[in-house]
Parts: sequence; structure tokens; C-alpha cells
Amino acid sequence: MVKPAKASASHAAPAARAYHHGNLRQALLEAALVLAQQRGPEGVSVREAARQLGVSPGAPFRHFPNRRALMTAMAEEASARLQIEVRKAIRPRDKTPLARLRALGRGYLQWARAHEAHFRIVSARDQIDLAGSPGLQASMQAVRALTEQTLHEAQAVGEVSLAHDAAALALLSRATVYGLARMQLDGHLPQWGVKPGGEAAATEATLALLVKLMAAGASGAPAA
Amino acid sequence: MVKPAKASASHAAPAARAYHHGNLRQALLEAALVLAQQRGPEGVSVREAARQLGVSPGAPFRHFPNRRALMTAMAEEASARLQIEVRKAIRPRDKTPLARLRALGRGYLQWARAHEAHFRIVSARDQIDLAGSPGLQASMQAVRALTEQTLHEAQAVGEVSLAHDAAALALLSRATVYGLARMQLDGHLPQWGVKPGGEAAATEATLALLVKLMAAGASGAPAA
DNA sequence: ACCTGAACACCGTTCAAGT
DNA sequence: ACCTGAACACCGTTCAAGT
Repeated sequence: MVKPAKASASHAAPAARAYHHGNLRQALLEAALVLAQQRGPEGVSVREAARQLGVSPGAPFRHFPNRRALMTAMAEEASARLQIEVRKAIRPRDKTPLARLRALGRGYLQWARAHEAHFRIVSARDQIDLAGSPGLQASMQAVRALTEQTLHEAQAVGEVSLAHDAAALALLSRATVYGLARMQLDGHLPQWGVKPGGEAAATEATLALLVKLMAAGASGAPAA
Repeated sequence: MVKPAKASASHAAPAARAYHHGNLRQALLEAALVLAQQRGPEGVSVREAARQLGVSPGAPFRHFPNRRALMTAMAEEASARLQIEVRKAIRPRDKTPLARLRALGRGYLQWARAHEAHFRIVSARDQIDLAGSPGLQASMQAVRALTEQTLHEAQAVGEVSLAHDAAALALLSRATVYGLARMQLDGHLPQWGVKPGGEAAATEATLALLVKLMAAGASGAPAA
């Protein structure tokens, strides 16, 4: 986007173009994101990003030790934003724990739809270095903790039966939402009877079904 | 695996090595699978496979129009095998529809664990050409049909409430099992409280929980 | 019919040298 | 401190030519 015009003559002093970019790290992240949007995570080329920014092929390696580090930095940003959006998806009107759980899941699904490239990067485990990124792990843990806590509250309040294992409930919620998000982005939903354009409605109805099933076996809920 | 010894002298007639492989297509699929096992689907290189088989870099392209076609052929084989295993996972002792649904899901999870490389290829949507492979679509549809039919039976028999949308039930089952399989292979389970080595037990317990939740709201089941 | 081998247009990454 | 530009060891793919 900030591609500078090439110097026209080879003998003149190259005064027109700043010697270094000043902000190459951030510019690389932005260019890489555009490439990911156009060609998917695999299609991100650090050479191509450098070319678009008018720097030499080696320049990016002053800012990222390797391609994987670039991808991981993108995933960190994505996952931080996802965490924020998921939190914001829970509105004050969602008064019961299960209503919050559903809102949380819906926020996740909506974010995956709205930020497909970023979502793909976060879940492209062979392109990023999850183990080497405390930030990435932290924002994933935050979503997990929110899920588990909400389920604990649902059990405490009698919305979900205490007979069910809390860890299994959390894992079930996460697996379902993650599976739905992937099926959505990978184009598997049409095969499951979802009409084109109906992805959002279908995934959210499925999420709602899970929440309803979780509530069904409960005993001491204050209201039905 | 069938790597022929290099001709020792350069002046002698190359009679020792057959001019062509005779079975290059199949050999490529096998070599590519080994590469996928070692480095993941992204690590599959057709040049490297050719090298290992002692053929020239261009040779594979007589058998596959491009790399994606090779990957798709691998996915076809994988998905045909997955379908068979899932069917075999349903034992005669699984008398009720929900018992069969659970067995089916367990078969899927076990296969994903036992054939990680193949499973990754089937679900690597940007490496394969799902739309251009009727075979791949067919075996995926077969698993889907089995899931949906089993759920219909569960509703007919009163094991699952007719109040729930059949399509949503099927999608919920699939999303859960797919999500669990991915989390398992991508190493996300430790973060969700699963101890190393406990992946099989945790995913299967989660599947069992889903089945239990589905049964909970039913009314007219013959037996509890 | 099947394969070779050279070529083309790409990669990621390193590193001396420049500013 | 930051970047260049050449180099290295790779890719996927094509295509004339060989057997």
C-alpha cells in the first residue's frame, strides 16, 4: 500500500526514497494479512510482502527470525482481538449463565466469519509456533477460562445438572463451536443441508441446540 | 521404499535399472504419505518424492496434473478408509440408535488418532480439491448419511425428542466429533485440562456426554 | 506410453557489504 | 540500527527430446 515509486535513473542520488522503511515490522504484518486474505495462510510469502513494500528479500528477517515467527505474530494479534470480541459479545441482557455461554459461542462464530483470514491463521497449527508464544497461549486460555467459569456458574445456579463433569462440558462447548467455525469456513455446511447464505443461522441454531440440551437435564433452576 | 541402487559406473550400459518404474503412481502416493507422516501435509514435496523413487522431477506430472491432484488422491484413499472404519466401529451389541451414534463417533475419533497424517490430509481443505473429487465427496456424504439416519432412528424410537431439529442434531454431532478430532491432533487438549495420554479417554467421554444430553430430553423410550 | 533433463519462475534464509 | 543484493538450496511445472 505504501509502495514507493522506483528511482528512475541509475546514476542519480537515491534521495527520493527513504533508506529504510521506519515501520517495516508493522507494514510486513499488514501486507502479510492482505496476502492471507487473498490466498489463505499458506499463500503468505515473505518475499512477496517485501516486494510489495519495496524492500529487499532479506529485510524482513531483521524483524522476524523466520516466516513462522511472522505468522505467529499475526496469530497473536488475531487471537487478542478474538478474545476481546468474544467478551464484548456477552451483553448485560444475557442474565443467566447459559445465555452468556450461548452469546460467547455466537461471538466466536461471528468473529470467525467476519475475520476469516485471521481465524484461519490462529487455527493453522503447522504455520505458527503456539508453544513458543506465551501471548497466544494466554489469549486462548482467557477464552477457555471464560467458558469454564460460565459453565460452573450454570451448574451452581442449577441451570445445568451437577451430574455432568465440568471439564467435559467445557470441552464439549469448545469442540462444538470450533468444529462449527471450521465447517463454516471450509465449506462443509452445504453438504449438511445448509443452504448458501444460511451458514450463520445454521451454526447459531446448532449452538442454541447444544445449550438447550445442556439445560434439559437440570433440576433446580429458578425459572423454566 | 523401492529405492533402486544407483548405477555404479557411468560408462557401462544402464541395464541394471528399469527405464520406467512400472508403478510410479502408486509409489508416489506411498512416498507422499511417508512425507506427510514425517512433516505434515504441507511438507509433501513432489520433487522430494520423485527423488526418493529415483525418477526425474518431471515424472510425477505424467500421473498427476499437479501437486494438488496428488494430495487429493491421497485424501480420496484416506476418506474411503475412514468410511469403512466408521462403519466397522458399529458393533451388533450397539442395539439402540444412540449407542450406534456413539460408536460411530468413537470410530471416527479413533481413526483420526491412529491415522493422523491421513486425517490431516482429508481436512486440509486448501491442499486438496474437494469440489473436483466426486469420490471424496461421496465418502464424506456416506458418513453424513449414516449420522443422519441414525439420528432419525433415535427420534423414531423415542430415544431423542422429536422437538429437536434433525438437521441441527446431525450438524451438532458432526461438529463436535470433528472439533474433538482436530483439538486432539492439534495439541489443544492439554490446555483444556486433559493430561498427556488421556486424549482418547477425554474425547470419548465428551462424546458420551453429548449422547447423554441428547437422550435426556426424550419422552417415550422403551427402556431407560 | 512413459520418462529424462534442462529450463523457468518462484520460494525461505544467510551474510558480507553498504548507509 | 537497519537495509541491500548476491548467493544457496530449495520448490512446482513445462516441454522438447529420448527410449
